[in-house]
Amino acid sequence: MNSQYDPKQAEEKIYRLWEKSGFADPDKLPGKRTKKFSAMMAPPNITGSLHMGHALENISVDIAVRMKRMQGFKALWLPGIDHAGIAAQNAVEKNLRKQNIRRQDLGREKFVEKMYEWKEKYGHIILDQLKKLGALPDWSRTRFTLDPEYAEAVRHAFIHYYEKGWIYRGERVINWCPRCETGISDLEVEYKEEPAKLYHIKYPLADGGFIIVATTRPETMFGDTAVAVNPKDGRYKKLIGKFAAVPIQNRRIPIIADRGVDMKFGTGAVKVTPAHDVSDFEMSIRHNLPRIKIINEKGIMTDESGVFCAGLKTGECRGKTAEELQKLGLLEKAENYIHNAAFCERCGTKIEPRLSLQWFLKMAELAELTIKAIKNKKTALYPKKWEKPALEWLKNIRDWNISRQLWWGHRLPVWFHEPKCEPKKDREKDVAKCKEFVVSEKKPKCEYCDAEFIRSDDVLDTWFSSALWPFATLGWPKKTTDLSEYYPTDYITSAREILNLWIIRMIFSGMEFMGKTPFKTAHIHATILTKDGKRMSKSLGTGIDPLLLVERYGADAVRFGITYQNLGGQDIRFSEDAIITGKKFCNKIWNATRFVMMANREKISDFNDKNPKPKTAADKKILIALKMANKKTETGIDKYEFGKVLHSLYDFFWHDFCDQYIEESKKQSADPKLAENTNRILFYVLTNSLKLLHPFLPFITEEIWDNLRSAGLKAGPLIIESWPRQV
RNA sequence: GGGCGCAUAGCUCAGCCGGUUAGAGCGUUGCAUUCACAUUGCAAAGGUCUCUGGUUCGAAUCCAGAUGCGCCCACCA
Repeated sequence: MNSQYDPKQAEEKIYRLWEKSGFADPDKLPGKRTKKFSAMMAPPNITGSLHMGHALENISVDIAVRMKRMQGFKALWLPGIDHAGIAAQNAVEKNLRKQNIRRQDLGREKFVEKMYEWKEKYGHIILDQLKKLGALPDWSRTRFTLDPEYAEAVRHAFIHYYEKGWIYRGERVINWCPRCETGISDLEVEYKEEPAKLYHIKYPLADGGFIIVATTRPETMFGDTAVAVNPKDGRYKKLIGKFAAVPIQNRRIPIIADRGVDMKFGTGAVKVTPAHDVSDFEMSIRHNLPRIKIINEKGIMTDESGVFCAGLKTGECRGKTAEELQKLGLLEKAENYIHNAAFCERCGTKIEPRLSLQWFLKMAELAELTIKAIKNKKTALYPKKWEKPALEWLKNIRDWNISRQLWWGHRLPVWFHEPKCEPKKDREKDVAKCKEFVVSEKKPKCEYCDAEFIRSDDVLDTWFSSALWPFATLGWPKKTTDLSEYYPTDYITSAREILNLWIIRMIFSGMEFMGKTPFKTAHIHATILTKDGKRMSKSLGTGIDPLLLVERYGADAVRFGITYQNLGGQDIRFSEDAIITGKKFCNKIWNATRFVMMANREKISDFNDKNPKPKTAADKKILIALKMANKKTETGIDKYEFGKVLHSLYDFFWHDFCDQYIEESKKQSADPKLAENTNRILFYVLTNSLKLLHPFLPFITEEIWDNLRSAGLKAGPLIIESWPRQV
C-alpha cells in the first residue's frame, strides 16, 4: 500500500465492483432477509445539474441504506427523475428562443418531441453524477414520472378522485402567468416588494357625493361589480345597499358590506373586481356578484374593458385611466406605496390574477386525513418544528388547482365531446343526453351521436404526479410484489421549500390510495448556504459544484465534509475546510491500516471477528470505546443524525484508536507476552471501524477491505459484510 | 400581518431536559521527522457563552424582554 490514499485510482474501480455485485438490488442480496428498509430518491428535475442540495440529500439516504444493507435488511433505494412540468418546459422554450423559435411555431406535437429529446440528453446526467458521490440506489428500478406505467397510475388517481366527486371543474380566479400562458399554483408565486402608487378614486354616488376607494390597479376598475366596506365601519354605514358609478363607464354598481374589508387600509372602501382578484372573487360568491373579465390570457385588456382600453396592455391602460380620472376630477390623490407584487417563480413575469376555467381537487377531507396522520405520528416530521407550519398550511388549505395550460406533462384523462354533435334525424331525442365531457382511461365513444371525443389540452400540475411517487414507482395501481414489500417506505429527506408542495401531498396520496402514510420519517434537511450565509444559486454564481469538489478531494472527502457540517436543521454555511478535514481523515484511516497490516503481516488469513480478550488497561479502554462507537453509530443513523454520528466516529477513530491505542500498542508489542494479543486487538478494532465508517466513506473503506481480502482476509465485499454485532 | 429559527474562541459550528477547569475542525504559536501517516504527533495561546432582568444554592443551558441576522407562511386592495 502506498503511503497516501488516491481516490482517483480507487473510486471508479470500487463503484464498478458494487455494480457488478448487484447488491443494490435487494432481490439479489445474499442470505434470508426478513427485515425491510426502503426509501425513494427525491427525483431530480430533468433540467439543471447536480447541486449541493442533491448531494446532501442523496449522501444522507445512501448512508442510511448502506448501514441497513450491512445489518441484513432487504434494503431498497429507488432512484428516478421528474418531468418537472413548467420548469422543464420553460428551460426548453428558453433554449429554442436562442434559435428564434417559439413553441407556438412548432406546435404541440413537435414541441413535445423536443422535450423528449431534451429529456434523453439531460435526464440521466444528474443520476450519473450521483454515482460519482458514491450513491448506490438500485439503478435497475429507475423510474421517470412520464413512463407509460407511471402515466397509468396518474390517470388512475385522477379517475379515482373524480369518481369520488373530489375533482371538479370550475371558474376561479387563479394566478395566471401571461408569458407562460398558464395558471400556476400559489406555491409557484414569488413575492417581491415593489414601489407602486395607491390611487384614491372617487366613485360618484347618486346624490352627487362620492365614495373614495383606494387601489394600486385603477385599470381593473372596468371589471368592478361592487364597492365594499366593512359592516362595522361607521363612516359608510348609511351607504350600504346604495349604488355608486364606475367612473368613465358610468356603470352602476352596488355598495356592499363585507367583513373581509380592512377598515384601516386606504379609505376603508374597496373596489371589487371579481374576475381579477382572488379575494374579490370570493366576495363575489358571498354576495352573488357578476364577474366581468377584462384581461385576457396574454395580459391584454379585452373588449369588455370598453373601447377606452381594449387592446392595451394592463400597464398602459393603468396610465391612461389615471390620466382620464385626473381630467374628470375623480382622482383624489395618488400616493407612493410599497407593495408586495406577485411574480411567476419560473419566468419572473408579473402575475395577472384571472378568472379561468380550471380543474380542482377538493382538499377538505384529504387535509383532514393528513392532519390526523401527522398528529398521530404516522409520519414523523423531523425536526419536529416543521409540524406546526405543516398543520397550519393544511388547516387553511384551499382546493388544489391541478390543471395547467402547458404542453409538457400528463394530459388530463378528460375527453371533450367535440365538435358539438350534429344530431341524426332518427336520434334527435338522444342527442340531448350527449355529455360535455367524459372522464375516462381511454378515448370514449358517444352513445348518442357520431361526434368524436377529444382529449383535454390541459396537463396536470407536475406535483399531482410527484405526489404518487412512493407507490407509483413500485407499480401501483397494479398489485406488485414490490408494492407489498417496500411500501410504506422508511425515510425521505427533502428541502424545506417542498414540504407543502411535495411531502404533504405524498402523505395524503399515500393515505388515500394505500391506506398508509408513505414514509415513517420525513426529514426536512438543512439548506446549504455559501460561507457568508448567502443562498447558493446558479444564476448568482454563488453555487458550488459538488462534482468539482469530488474531482479535487475525492468522493469520500466530499461526503465527509458535507455530512460533518450537517448537524441538524440549522442551515449550513458551507466551508470547504470540512472537506479538507475529510481528505485528511481518509489518509489517516489509510495509514492506520498500513500500520495494522504491517503488524500482522502473514496472519491476516487467521483472523475471525470473535471478540479478543483485553489484557491491559489500554486494551480494555479501546474495546469499550469501539463498543460505544458502534452503539452510537447504530442509534444515531436510525435517528438520521448523520453529522453527529460522523463526529463521534471521527473522534473515536482518530483520537481513541490512532492517537492513543496505536501509540500504546507499540509499547505493548515490545512485550512478548502481549504482542500477539495486541496485534489481534489492533486488527479487530480496525476492521470493525471500517464497517462502521463504510456508510459514510464507502470508497476508501471498500478499497481498504479489498486490500485486506487480497492479503488473505476471509470476507465478502464490505458493502454487504455484516455489521459489527453488539456484544 | 402571522409563525419559526439563530446569536458560544479569529472563522465554521458542537454543547443547552441546570451542577466539577465551556468543546471540535480550520487558523495562530512553539517543539518533534530513519521507527503507519507532515494530509502527522505533542503542547500552547485564544471565550465577561449578544444585552437586560427573573427563577435557582448554582444558568451558556430554564423564563421574560431588548437588539441584530436569517427563513417560512398569508388573497392586504
